[in-house]
Amino acid sequence: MDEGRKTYLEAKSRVLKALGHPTRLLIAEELGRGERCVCEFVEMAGVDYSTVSRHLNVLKQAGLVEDEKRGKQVFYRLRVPCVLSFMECLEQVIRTGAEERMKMIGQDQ
Amino acid sequence: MDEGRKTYLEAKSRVLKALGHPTRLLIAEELGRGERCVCEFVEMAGVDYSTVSRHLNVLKQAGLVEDEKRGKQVFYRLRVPCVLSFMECLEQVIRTGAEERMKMIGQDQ
DNA sequence: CTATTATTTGGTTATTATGCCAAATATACC
DNA sequence: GGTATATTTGGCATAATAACCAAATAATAG
Repeated sequence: MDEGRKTYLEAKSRVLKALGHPTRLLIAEELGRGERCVCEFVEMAGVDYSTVSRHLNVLKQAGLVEDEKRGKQVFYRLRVPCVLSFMECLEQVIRTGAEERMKMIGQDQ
Repeated sequence: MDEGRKTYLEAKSRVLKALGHPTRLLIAEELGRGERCVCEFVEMAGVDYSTVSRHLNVLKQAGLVEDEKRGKQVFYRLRVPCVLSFMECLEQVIRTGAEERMKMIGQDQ
């Protein structure tokens, strides 16, 4: 495999990995509806401020969100809205997987 | 947050997480062109058979691939091709991130 | 049945991720 | 300046990942 492809795979998988956590995916989905401050995620996700702050940093490092400080609060925004278009496909993966499991049960074994 | 959404976020993030590794993303991209046997990934990715096998299992558990044994070999296939449609968006995330970094350099700071 | 090839699994180790608490920082308000 | 609020960072404990080697399993060929 050439070096260029390797680097590219690393960059792309880094973005996917950033979205590959329930709390971070929740954050991304919420940001799809508009900007939010950190405190809103703390409430929604039910985890510590410090934890949310670190999740937001992972998303930021991956290039998915940007932040802006206004007054005492920091507001986050989705930087590349197309990531929300993944959802439909993810649902399909999950649905297909569930059907498969049903079939497995149907066939004894 | 209601229990249903939580479960759903977990399921969706599990799929993204499965794709969030360079070797597994390579595998997914290759499978986009057609079925492949394990040995092909071993060669392409330059890692151990055991490592590839475990990566394939992660993809399988996530519902992304299916396998079929034929003779001595095991062939893997993409089960839900839409995941390849992520790539364009991922590239956009990376590109936008790179531009941003260029701007940061432009502005002293 | 034995040897060979392809793949998976068990076991170990090193690295990374996650979450909390406490402390540091930044901003606004009085 | 002093206090309160919002967020980030340092430190730590625990859990999850990733890679390798060696051994187990499965299938074919001889």
